[in-house]
Amino acid sequence: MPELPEVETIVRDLRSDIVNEKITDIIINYEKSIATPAPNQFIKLVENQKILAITRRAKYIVIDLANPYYLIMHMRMTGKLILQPDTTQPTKHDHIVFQLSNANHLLFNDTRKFGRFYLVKNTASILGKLGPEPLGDNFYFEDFSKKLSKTSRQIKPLLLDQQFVAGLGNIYTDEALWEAGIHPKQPANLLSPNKKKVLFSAIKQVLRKGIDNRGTSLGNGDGNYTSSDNSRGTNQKQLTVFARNNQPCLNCNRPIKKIVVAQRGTHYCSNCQRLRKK
DNA sequence: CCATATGTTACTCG
DNA sequence: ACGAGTAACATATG
Repeated sequence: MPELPEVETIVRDLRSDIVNEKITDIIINYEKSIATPAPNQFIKLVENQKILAITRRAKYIVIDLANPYYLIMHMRMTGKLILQPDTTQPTKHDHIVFQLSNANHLLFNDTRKFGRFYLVKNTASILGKLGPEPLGDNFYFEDFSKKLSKTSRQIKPLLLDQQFVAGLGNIYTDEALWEAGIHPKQPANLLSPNKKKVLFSAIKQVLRKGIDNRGTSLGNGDGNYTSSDNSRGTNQKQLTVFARNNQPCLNCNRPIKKIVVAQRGTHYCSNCQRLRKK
């Protein structure tokens, strides 16, 4: 569920509340949420550690502990990190509870149980293969353009590939492709130089907008995104194609179509986003 | 019962 | 090796 803007929102919000606090106790209700190491080792190594920093890489949250370890987590589809007073009762899908020294709980809540924690000394063991941060200093058009030219893969699954660019998910990929006027099944190597340039900018634009709007919160169910204070973002109100099937394209007024590409629901305008063949 | 869901990975086939 | 397609993980909702 959370893509780059949602994870960024959570990290920014949590930073002021958890940095310099100590993790005084850990409760594990669902052991599979801990990918590594074994749960008893995990508890031993995290307990009584001070939190030095919290940062984001792609869709991962990285918490630097005072010992040599990093607590890395990925929320996958429905994972949430919720900070609340430790007097609040944990609820159904709260799988991990971190008691903090400031009388708060940091709860890992995950309806579908896909989210994972990794406690490692070397962050590269988890983050090493990720592509560039699209809002970072190392996202260069020259590299992006070259990599696009080297593959015939469909552009949508390519943008979803975290080794190509890190942080895009289903929502922001559809949004970026509409913004750039590119068909989701467009073979990457057949993109014109101009389209590559427009796409490069569109990726950054839709992600920045998502962050400015504190993320996209779809639907009302339990698994939908909220930030760490349980509040919703507002980006869903400004989506151009995602979840807008049959509604008019904001550019040409024709109905937005929904198809399946690489097993993912894909929203686009068949008039504004044409396939280009060489 | 069936399809779908903001993510990722392993596997198959051509 | 590459790329497309499929299933799997686990739960909820329409």
